[in-house]
Amino acid sequence: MKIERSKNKKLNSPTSYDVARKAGVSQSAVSRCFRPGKSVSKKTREKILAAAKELGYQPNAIAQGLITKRSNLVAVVISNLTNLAYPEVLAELTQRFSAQGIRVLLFTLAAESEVDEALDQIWRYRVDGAIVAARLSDAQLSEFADRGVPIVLYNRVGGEVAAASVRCDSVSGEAELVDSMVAAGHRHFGIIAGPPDSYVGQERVSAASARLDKHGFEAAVVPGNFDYASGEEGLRELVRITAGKLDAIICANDLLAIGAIDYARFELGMRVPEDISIVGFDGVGPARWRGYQLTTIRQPVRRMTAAAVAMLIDRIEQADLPPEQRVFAGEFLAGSSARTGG
Amino acid sequence: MKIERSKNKKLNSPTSYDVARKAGVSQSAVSRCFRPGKSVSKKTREKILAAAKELGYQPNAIAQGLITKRSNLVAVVISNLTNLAYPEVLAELTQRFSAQGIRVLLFTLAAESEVDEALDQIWRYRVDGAIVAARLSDAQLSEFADRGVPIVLYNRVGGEVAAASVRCDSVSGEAELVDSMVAAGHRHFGIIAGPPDSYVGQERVSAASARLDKHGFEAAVVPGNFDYASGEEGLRELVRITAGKLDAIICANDLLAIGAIDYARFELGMRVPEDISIVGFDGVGPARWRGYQLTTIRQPVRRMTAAAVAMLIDRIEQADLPPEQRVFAGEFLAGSSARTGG
DNA sequence: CTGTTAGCGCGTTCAA
DNA sequence: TTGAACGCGCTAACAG
Repeated sequence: MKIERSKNKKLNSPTSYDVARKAGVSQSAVSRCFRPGKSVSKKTREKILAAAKELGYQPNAIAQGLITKRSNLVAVVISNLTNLAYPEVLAELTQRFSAQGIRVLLFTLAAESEVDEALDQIWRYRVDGAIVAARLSDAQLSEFADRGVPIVLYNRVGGEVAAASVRCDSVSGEAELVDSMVAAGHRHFGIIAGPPDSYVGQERVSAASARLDKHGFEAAVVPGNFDYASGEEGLRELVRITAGKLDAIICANDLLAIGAIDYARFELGMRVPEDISIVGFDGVGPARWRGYQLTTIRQPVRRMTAAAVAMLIDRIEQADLPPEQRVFAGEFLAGSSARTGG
Repeated sequence: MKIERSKNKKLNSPTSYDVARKAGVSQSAVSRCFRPGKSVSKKTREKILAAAKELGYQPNAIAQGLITKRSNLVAVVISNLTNLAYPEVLAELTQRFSAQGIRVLLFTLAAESEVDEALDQIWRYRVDGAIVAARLSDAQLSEFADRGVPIVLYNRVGGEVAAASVRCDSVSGEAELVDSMVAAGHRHFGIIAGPPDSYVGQERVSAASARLDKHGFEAAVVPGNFDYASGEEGLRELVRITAGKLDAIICANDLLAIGAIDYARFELGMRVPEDISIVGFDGVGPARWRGYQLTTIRQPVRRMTAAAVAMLIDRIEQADLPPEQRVFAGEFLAGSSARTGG
């Protein structure tokens, strides 16, 4: 029972009425003065701005949102921020939105099950749109459509329900990696997969498998969790189930690859890439460190985030745009963690 | 000139009136039904909830905020998200706030100069409070006080203007690192600093210098930028200005230390820690990778974020709490990138 | 417990 | 160009 309500100083934050009184004009004049493209005479504008500055007045974005039905808020939903690939994405997104006068309401999920809770809040805040890098069910996806909230998926795609999306091409990326390893003479492949609930993880693994199949090879696949530790465990497991008969490891992301490299070097006493080739995916910062020089596919994060932001804003301004899907080719980073050829 | 305004579907999102009509009750009954601790009879509650579910009604948080003066929004300002230490902090913060029914408005700064722009938006959105991991001038800090917006600094402190803050103890951390290296017999120290505008960077460097001084040693100091590349450059520069006479490097953060280790190994052909000891600060993920096993101080991120969230919420609920400063001791990770003793 | 009423701060008609 | 009046969706007295 909260008996005493705190008296919040915010209560006193100046309103457009305060400014109007001080400037000797009407409240609506103040409103127009702070709204682009509205007609106010130079003289009154000056009076108003002076009064506003003196009072430290800033238009109340909450009240604006209530009346204009534009909160200038977008939700960004990211399932696991600790994935090394996401901080850069998030920073790019917020800065790009910010440049467009849009603020980011951040939702990070510790578990995929929290997505419903996040959606609830998203509806409540009447965000203008959402960028989602988390798994969404068809029902959840259609709720966005039903509520008229534009959405752009990031490195995800819709299922039955079509949705706008931006992603990096796993198929061509993995094909490039596989081809260059095959060309270099590798014959015994292993794959360390991502977590089962990761869309890109699945896609990358199946893309790699398919490409290997095309060359007439088959790979042993072990599960992983997109982190360093499961890269180590993955390689250990692969060595076990193949009785050591391996010369090329394809990892669903860079972190797995780094874990695998370290395990190969420090536990198995192997040289990378002389004894075993290991490739990743993403092109995160550590992939380029001297100790790893990962052979990998770098996602074009800047272009992808720019596209995501542009697509979302387009859909905010014009409601019924088709669910465009933009697929970006990754950049092959040769690195030196794999022998490549071709 | 925007001639045609888009017709946003959101226009039609159901209001409490819609629910009231459908349930055959008054609008205020609906309001009470969605407000904790308000009395509604079981029967009407059921009617209302049924109607609400059918319409997909969610209370409009924007309108709620307007009237209650509680937006349930807090701003989180982070200057450089790409600093490996922050993603974890951000994820912890948002999840903890979320658990308290509070949403996070994220501001990431590409440059410290953008802080004014961020503050402008913070005022406009009438956030209930802010967590700031960026440099704030005294004027900016007092504006928070003037506007009655509680703030908690993260790994920063106020200057003349006192402010609540949570941080990791650089002094004791660096002392521990220095002492253990001195005990192991190191005599020629170098320091790779953080960027000049980083508070923790400065603090760590001066703490290390002071402790070395106490032991009768002096260190060569070179500037750095908290990233891998400047760790490499820093070590190169240190070697140059000391003519190679170095056996211990203290880095202002882990990333610098990792860059220095790689440079020592791959460019200088030195063994770490046999030929040179290198220590960092933060305890980020890669610090524990097999290839580095950094000797460092791990920030207790979970406890620090928990404290920051608790302190902010306390100050939201009770306005004029004193500007408490909580300093957390870091955990010494022995690692194996430095010879330690004592 | 319930409905009525009066705003929260602002944007936007509409006359003047 | 300006001001008066209204309403966005909701909460919080208040009377019943």
